[in-house]
Amino acid sequence: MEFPPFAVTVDIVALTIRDRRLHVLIVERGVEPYAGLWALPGGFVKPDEDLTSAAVRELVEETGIATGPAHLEQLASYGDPGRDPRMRVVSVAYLAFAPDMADPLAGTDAAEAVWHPVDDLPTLAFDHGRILAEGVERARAKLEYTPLATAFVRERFTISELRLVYETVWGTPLHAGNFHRKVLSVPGFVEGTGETTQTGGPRGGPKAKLYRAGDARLLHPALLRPSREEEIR
Amino acid sequence: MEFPPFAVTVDIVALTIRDRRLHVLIVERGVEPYAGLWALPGGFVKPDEDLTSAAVRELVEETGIATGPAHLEQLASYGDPGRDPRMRVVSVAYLAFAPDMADPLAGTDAAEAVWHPVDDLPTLAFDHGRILAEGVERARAKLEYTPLATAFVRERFTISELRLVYETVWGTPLHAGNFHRKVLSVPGFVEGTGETTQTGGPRGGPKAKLYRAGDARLLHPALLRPSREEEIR
DNA sequence: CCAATAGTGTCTGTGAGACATTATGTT
DNA sequence: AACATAATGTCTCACAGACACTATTGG
Repeated sequence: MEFPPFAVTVDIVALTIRDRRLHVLIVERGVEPYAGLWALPGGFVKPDEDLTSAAVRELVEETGIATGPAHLEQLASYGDPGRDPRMRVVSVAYLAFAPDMADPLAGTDAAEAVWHPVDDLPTLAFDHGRILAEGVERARAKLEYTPLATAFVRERFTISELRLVYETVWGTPLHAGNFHRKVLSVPGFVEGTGETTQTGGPRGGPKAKLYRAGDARLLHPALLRPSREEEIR
Repeated sequence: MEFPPFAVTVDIVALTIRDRRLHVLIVERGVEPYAGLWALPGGFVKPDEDLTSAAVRELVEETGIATGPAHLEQLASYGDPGRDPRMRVVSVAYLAFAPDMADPLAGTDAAEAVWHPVDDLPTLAFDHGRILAEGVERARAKLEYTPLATAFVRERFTISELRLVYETVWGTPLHAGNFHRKVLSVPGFVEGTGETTQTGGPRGGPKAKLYRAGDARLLHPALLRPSREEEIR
């Protein structure tokens, strides 16, 4: 049977939090098209590879990230004719969350790989700007009703560290006291470890209790973002 | 440049409500593989066609549905090796909502096309059972925070008809009085037309006011499903 | 001592849900 | 007359958000 041949790629929107800012992993392209421009990490899916495996492989290959991301999910697919000047390509985009970790290394096909603040990006190759925007919006929404904020912090974390995740991804300051009470009131969101930090904060304050992620898959009740009138109509 | 060639298809989960039950559009396959089995409508994307256009075209071609669906959005992509015995295929699934309308017609490649209740389905070809399940779950979630329930009803509708959409998709009876007050309290969900139905209900009751969809894109506050303890952990 | 932070207490407004009630229609 | 439905009213509980307050740490 005949069919029109497509190239299938995966592109990954990998997010982390550094210095109180949301960062995305981008690579400097080493090959045409768009050589020298920045882009999301990604590449062709191999003939016998499932899509998720391809996303993990490309993330490792292109950026030298040692451990996999804490969370990886499919975002959406992009297949407009002409989005790649070489050929007809359908790209399956993935969204990854990772705790802050060492700088990535450039790998095959990539001249360089860096974590870059999302609010101060260069122009990205292909339609990667749009893919990133949709990834960030998905991340914002997911923090509301899932415990995925814990994918941005280390295995043990304080409530303040968790609050920083929300504040950074949402771009909104949150009330510390109310956030604290709220997080502890959601069943299965976090569970105490009985331990505390070794010292207080860098500028004072008592030692904080340490928590780890609980067993909830959905937050109920959800942590809703402060209302966004603009987005409603 | 060389790349592994893939076939790219679209498959559509088209939902409507008939006889107080959620129905999905399925076609009897006329060609191999799985000839004679039921499947979601869909087919190959053409070389110069964007993905959404392909979904609309296949929906029309395979089922003879005259007017397009009231809502169409991308659902997810499925590309496991071996999901199609013929070749390596990535399928981009779409989710469509339509008001109840005339029976579909079989088209090219499809021996027959019918609306079938989702809770009483035959085995579907490929991985279409899984795709359908994810489509239904997406529809359920979207009813909570978007006004998409209006995509299942005609242009003018009563609050009771809208309630029936929620009850049918969610599979839960809702309190008529509370639902009524809630819908009218959400800004931009529905707007009154000043008209009423010509007669009361088939078994009595006063004439109902007619509404049309408002201009809200998000419902705030949302209409939350009755709590689902099972899904939380 | 002072500033910053962790954590808790209190109050208020909003909204969801249970339930009741009134009015209006059909059989 | 009996019953179903539309639409509104009332009450209670849960919860989000504003704010106050205490305790504990670092500088």
